[in-house]
Amino acid sequence: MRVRDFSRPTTLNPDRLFGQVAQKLAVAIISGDIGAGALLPNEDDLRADISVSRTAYREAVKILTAKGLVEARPKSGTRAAPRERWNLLDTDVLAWHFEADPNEKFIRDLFELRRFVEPSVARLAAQRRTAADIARIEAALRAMTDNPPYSDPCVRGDLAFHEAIFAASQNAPLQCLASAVIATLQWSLVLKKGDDEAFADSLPDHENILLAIIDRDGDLAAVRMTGLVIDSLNTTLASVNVVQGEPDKIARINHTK
Amino acid sequence: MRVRDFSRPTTLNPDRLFGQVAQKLAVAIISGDIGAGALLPNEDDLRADISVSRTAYREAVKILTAKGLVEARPKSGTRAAPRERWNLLDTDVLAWHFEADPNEKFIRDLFELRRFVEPSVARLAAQRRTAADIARIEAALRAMTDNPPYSDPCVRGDLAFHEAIFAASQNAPLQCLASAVIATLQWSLVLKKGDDEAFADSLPDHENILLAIIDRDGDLAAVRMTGLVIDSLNTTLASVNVVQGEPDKIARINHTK
DNA sequence: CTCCGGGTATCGTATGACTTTATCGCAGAC
DNA sequence: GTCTGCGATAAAGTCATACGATACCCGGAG
Repeated sequence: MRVRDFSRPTTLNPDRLFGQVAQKLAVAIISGDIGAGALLPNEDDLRADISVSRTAYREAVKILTAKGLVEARPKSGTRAAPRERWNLLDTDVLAWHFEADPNEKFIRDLFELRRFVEPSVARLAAQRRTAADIARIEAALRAMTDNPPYSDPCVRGDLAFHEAIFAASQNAPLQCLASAVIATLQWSLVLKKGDDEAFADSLPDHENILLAIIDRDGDLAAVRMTGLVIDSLNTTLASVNVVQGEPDKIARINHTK
Repeated sequence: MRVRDFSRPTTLNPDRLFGQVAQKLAVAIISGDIGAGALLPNEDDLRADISVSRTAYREAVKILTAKGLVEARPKSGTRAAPRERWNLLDTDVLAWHFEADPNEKFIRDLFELRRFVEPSVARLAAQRRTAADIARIEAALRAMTDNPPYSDPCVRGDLAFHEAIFAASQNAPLQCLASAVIATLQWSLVLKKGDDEAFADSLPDHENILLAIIDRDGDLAAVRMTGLVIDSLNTTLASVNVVQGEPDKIARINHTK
């Protein structure tokens, strides 16, 4: 999956060697291949999987440590951490999740998060938005309407639309949730791809949210955002169920260049 | 500040050398001493501040990279990242924040997050709680009532109360927000310390939330949680304003062993 | 003044040795 | 037979060094 392309630039460079190692280990952990047991011994991994120096390996482990995926203890070894320790809202962890384990429960949970957070954010945005915020949201919306559904610029616009609303909320900690929402959105757009009707239905919803924000009507913006999220969840789940009947398509989704 | 003691175990070991370096750099960045410019050159830091090998330094940088605090670009240098790139919901980043820059705006933002998230979480908890969840919440509440206000076990109980409600929500991504809420709570408890009246007032609120969850009354739990958060914000801000009039007390808070 | 090319600084990677720490097991004492 | 404690041991942590790659700076040539 190269969905990541659309998201905000991830801090950890996938070109570099340690980034690749980190990703490989992360996916192995998240997918359950490693599951809370001791990691492959340093030496073994070095020699067996791919020839990589201890330096690169250790830096990869440090990254995973920082994101809560592993716990390194001096004598007992470096073990995969239990899931409740993962930093599930981290952009990279989410991206790795989607490469490893796109199960329905996780998507439901993420949508639940969206359903709780995004309406409140929309309310704040309506109360605090500046002219610049409006312009940014409008530009994103135009990108959605002026391009074919599910085309790259259109998807980019959809993501930018939601991100711009987060930005307009003027709340830094809240904005950190934008990356989680965007990751959810990306995934759902990949799943829904081809359902042009669902996309067309969502366009006026987006527009109406913008209008409410322009009017500084926080309550209305929140209500409309709630509707949008719920609709999105429903169409996404419908697509998931369709996809789950076609393992071929799942494979295609997971390995799209 | 050693507030961290009460929170869930941070993944990055502060005993280790790289952990100390990471913390030192992080605080320097968050406090604004470094502010989006190039980091101190590798060599300089190595020799000047404290004798530390390149390995430890690099691993510290990797941790900060993983948390979005710095961006290392192949040849142009390692720079402090702009604030919107920071992972503000990360437990460590929050802890570092409170050591570096306890400004009122940030506290307001975090309480805003609580105000949006915790009621929804309480609603979910009421709908999904198991008997074990109830027992856990009750135990936490008992720790609050059976110990003197603001004593360690009492504070621990307060944090555990909120964390247990998150756990009862059965939503993994949502539970990641618990650490942010707990960090906020810790900070506000430190600020409010001594205001026994505020504490006494909050006890029945906590109890009523538990009752609503026991009754599986989601709406009521949400409403009561909203009230609790708002009250907590008000008393905290009152304390902040008192403290801000006494720079001496601020210093004491920041350097409490 | 502009453009080009080489030097330099800095990150990334590799390697080997030594230190620290915590676990486990064995030996000795009660 | 059980408990205690000390040492062997294994793994992570730290250090020093070296080399490669490349973006950036600066100086010289046109």
